[in-house]
Amino acid sequence: MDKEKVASTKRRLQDDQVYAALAETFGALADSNRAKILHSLMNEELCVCDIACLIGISDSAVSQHLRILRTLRLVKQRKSGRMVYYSLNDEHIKVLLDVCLEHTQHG
Amino acid sequence: MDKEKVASTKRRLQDDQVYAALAETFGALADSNRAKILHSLMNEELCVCDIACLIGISDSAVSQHLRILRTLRLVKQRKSGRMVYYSLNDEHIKVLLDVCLEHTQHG
DNA sequence: AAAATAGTTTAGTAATTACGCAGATGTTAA
DNA sequence: TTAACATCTGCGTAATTACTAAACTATTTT
Repeated sequence: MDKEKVASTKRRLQDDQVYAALAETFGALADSNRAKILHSLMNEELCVCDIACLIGISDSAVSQHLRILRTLRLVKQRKSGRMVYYSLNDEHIKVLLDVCLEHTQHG
Repeated sequence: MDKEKVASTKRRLQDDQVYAALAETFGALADSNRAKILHSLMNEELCVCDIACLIGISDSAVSQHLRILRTLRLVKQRKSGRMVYYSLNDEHIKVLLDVCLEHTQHG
């Protein structure tokens, strides 16, 4: 074991909570339905029932997915009457999706 | 429900397996110990026991994490005698970590 | 006011996941 | 060969997660 290398790497590491936050955010992306939702929102905002229809799961399930994504600031909502429209929160999300897509489709 | 919007968005969606692959890769990043491992590997390669010592979990657990990361081509290995050195597979990983880090640290 | 609509929340269940432990494989040293 | 070391694999357990169904909130329509 290389004690020197371990020590110098340890110095570069951040607090545990930083990695916990990273993992939590990646976790929000780690579900095919949520990935589909985010990809659907890349061009235009959609309401809950549009998304439910689009990907074929219940309104309830969509709402729960959106709550997870909203909590982590991956999507934002705009309320209008009884409708709630969702859109991507910022450009980070598109980059994450694009880079990961590129990685999975070849490497 | 906006049938037109749903239809046009549906046309832009990819096959289910694309989202499954995305989710699987994000899932590999969705664990704080794996995030820590990947961050540790940003500067230099490390062997299994170095990583185990660094983040404070068993060799066995590290090995299992590395298998997950290797399967999804997030890390690659170099064997030398009985040691196995791991490093990041390509630049995508750094981008994903950096962009996500930026997102979590502010938004 | 009553009914319908859009969305959220809660509860229960089935499936997945991360871990340590124990055992197996493979490599180097005595 | 025997011993020691580095890593990997299989198993059982505890915790997490995603889903449906049902109940609830809030808004609009009749």
